[in-house]
Amino acid sequence: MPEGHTIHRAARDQRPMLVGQALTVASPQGRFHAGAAVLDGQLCTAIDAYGKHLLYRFAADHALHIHLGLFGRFRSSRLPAPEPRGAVRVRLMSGSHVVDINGPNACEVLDAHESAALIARIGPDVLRADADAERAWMRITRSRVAIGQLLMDQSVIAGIGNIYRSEILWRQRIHPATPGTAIKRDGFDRIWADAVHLLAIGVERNAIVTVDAARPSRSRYRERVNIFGKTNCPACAGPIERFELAARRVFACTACQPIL
DNA sequence: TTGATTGTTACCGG
DNA sequence: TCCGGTAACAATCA
Repeated sequence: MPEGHTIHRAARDQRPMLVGQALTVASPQGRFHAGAAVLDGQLCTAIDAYGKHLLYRFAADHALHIHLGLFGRFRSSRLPAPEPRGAVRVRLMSGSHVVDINGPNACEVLDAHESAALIARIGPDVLRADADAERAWMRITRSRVAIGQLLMDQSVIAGIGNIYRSEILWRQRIHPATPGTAIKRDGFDRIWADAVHLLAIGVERNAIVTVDAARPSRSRYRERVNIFGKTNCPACAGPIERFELAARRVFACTACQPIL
């Protein structure tokens, strides 16, 4: 693919499909590990993740921006490349593998200014070494919005999704309906630290695992979370309440997670 | 065929 | 300005 990217038309609609070169490993939350890609003849110099947003950086200050959204998927296979399945928006190829990106929420080439604007509107990413937790704390402690909703706001804190928010708040014994203003500094610190801990496990295992004692690959998905989708609390055996927050279902144990 | 879903953004009204 | 509510969009599977 030395000639760089080629614009195609995806099978099901008029969105452009890019073809480049890459060596890639998918992981949860849309994060990507190291790779190499070519766009317009330019070599990819880095793949950065900011929360759930991915930036494939190229020379000439351009970046391919990918956000998988709720339905986007990476599909990796060995060469020879199979026929694209479904709505493939990007096809990345190496000498031995092909990675198709299906149905991403965002799929666009950004210039330096646009990339900077994107990063600026995303809150501190718990998995980034340069994350500024104080930014998240200031937003939370000044807001009367429920903590379960604030954790879903990617401009407040980036990286946590719908499953992780229920799991983190249960692990830290904080009810999702607790207003941000009622969260103490210690509570915030524990939320942040647990998010760092759990998301790092997610990257390592390529799965959402929030049960401390979860056995490796053998364990089934249901056994990897404490509370999400469950009816009884694994700690006290009491009933789990389920309600909507930020238009998504959230789970909590009223006994273990008192509302402050 | 229907409904649900590991997500985000835009827009409107209070 | 903040906040809640709604809709739109996306792909796949049970």
